[in-house]
Amino acid sequence: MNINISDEHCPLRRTLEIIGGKWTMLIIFQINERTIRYGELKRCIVGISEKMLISQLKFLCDKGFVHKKSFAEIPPKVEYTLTDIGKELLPVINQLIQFGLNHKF
Amino acid sequence: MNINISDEHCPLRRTLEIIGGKWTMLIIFQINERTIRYGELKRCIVGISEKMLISQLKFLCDKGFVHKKSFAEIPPKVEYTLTDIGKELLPVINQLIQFGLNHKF
DNA sequence: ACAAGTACCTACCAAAAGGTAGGGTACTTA
DNA sequence: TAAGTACCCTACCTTTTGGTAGGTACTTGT
Repeated sequence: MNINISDEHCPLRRTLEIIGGKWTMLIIFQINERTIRYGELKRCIVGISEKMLISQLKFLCDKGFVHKKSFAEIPPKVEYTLTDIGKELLPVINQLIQFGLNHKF
Repeated sequence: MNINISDEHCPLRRTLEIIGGKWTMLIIFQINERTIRYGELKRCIVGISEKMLISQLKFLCDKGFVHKKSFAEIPPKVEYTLTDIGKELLPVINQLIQFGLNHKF
């Protein structure tokens, strides 16, 4: 791959605009291959606020990385899964994790 | 890899704290395998301000991802290269680029 | 003489991101 | 009756991030 000038259309920038947020990759990784409810997700990601989790989940749904299934029950029940496109990010995230495991900065 | 609860010590968070910035991966990718001067780097990354480029380069040097070589010349000449650790990030970045090429969101 | 290139630095300010704290609903459990 | 669960929403405020505009020092080209 040869190195082009990085302008606003370069694929790296476009990707980072989507998944460059503080919580995005964390959320995608925690959903992973499973079906997970909102509440469990929140407990898995220590320190995230409800506002951030909700807004990021909505964002990821809009972008087609996450699928949301609401059940018309009381108390409410909502399940999240990764779409096929979302799952494509898992290998990248695993590499980042591996990098973190290999190095202490 | 089983999914642990993501707290402040999880390797993904630690990695993202380093390379999660707006410009970090762009800079690392542009340096790539080459030896590049400050000015050329700036021209390659369209839209970055001098302040950001300088501060991020310093940060990446401090963390050991980038090596800096200054020449005692007039006009000044400074060359940047990736360290071995920095180069370990290139495959991850290439995957992100590939992802960006495959999808238009 | 003066602008431009070269690699920075600093102070100040604007924008974006994220956190806090409150609200709401409808049901269950103590 | 009160508290707790579950999944949100909104307004407000703080923190972080990044941009702008100025400066340095020295040299070369016009």
